[in-house]
Amino acid sequence: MPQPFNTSEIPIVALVGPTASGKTALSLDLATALHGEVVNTDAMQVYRGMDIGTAKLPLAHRRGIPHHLLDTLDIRDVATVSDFQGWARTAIAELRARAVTPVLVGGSGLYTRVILDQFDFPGTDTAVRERLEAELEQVGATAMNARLRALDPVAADRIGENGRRIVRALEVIELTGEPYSARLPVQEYADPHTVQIGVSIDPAILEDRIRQRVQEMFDEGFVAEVEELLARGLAEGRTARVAIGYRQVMAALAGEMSFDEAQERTFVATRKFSRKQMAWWRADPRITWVEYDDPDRVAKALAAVRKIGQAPGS
RNA sequence: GGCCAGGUAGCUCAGUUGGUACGAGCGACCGACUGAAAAUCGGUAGGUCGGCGGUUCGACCCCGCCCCUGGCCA
Repeated sequence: MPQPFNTSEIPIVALVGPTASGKTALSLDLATALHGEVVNTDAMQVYRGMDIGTAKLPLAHRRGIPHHLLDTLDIRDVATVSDFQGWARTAIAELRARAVTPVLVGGSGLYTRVILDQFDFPGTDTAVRERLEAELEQVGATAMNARLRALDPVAADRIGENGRRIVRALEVIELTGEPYSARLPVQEYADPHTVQIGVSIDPAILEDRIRQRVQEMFDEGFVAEVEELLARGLAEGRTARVAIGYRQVMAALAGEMSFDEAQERTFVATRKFSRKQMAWWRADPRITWVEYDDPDRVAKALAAVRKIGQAPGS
């Protein structure tokens, strides 16, 4: 059986599912059983100091299992999907070279997909990007969409008036000389030894868990964390400052709303986020789902892993 | 007890000299998603316009009474 991409029989295990569904706990169980180490695929947990608000697993609770791609960026740094793809794939390769099973855990559909599936980013150019962004600001999304339509009608239809994505599409066209839509992604693993395990949970139950988690965050000093990060430049970066919870608490600190309201809005935004997350996984037929409270969830997940390869220690 | 303001979509609020509510933002639901993605964009569903009665060809908008909320006065 040809295996063009992988150089390893060691499976890549990815855990997906909405926030507060219990992914983290399950990741520790799987890593333990598979002689694995955890690779974070969460866009916000990469930031140093964003701990309480991102529900980052404290060192003391990691059961001695090494975690990668946590705390790698300063709050002011801008992370990109492309960067993350590179970091994660490098980490995965290193682990497998050491005969360790990579167990990816994270809540971002795009990040996980970009790591697991086949895709090469066409590159970027700061000058082109800045020019297009300036134009977008000046003429608006409708006009920019019309411009994209002239070059790539398919992309223009798909992207609509999402200014941010129009800019990227125009950038790619300018850089590559081919239509953006010619590079549509394929849903196919870059490495055949990949398994996705999804944690499923009833939305009503998840809502309760999110409410409780947000309450705990605020009880445990989330506001103080945000104040500290603000002093270190949280408002200056482009990415970290829009994190759920952080932006609401910043608004409260600025006097735009009460802290009670910030907490409530954090809860609502997190709930909304969890549903948006589900939209990513719902459509992916390759995922093996386990119920969040199934007593056999670890065994079921391990069974799914064994189907696609031998993990050391299993 | 009196005076004033207000009771319109789940929430906050627009709106009409009386002619079938143009509603908006947020939320909800659904979808998109490839270099900011915990971002961004799109679609859909929600209202007997506080209650009862009256005036009118016709009332959410006028009149009366009642209920509720907030404020002021006593």
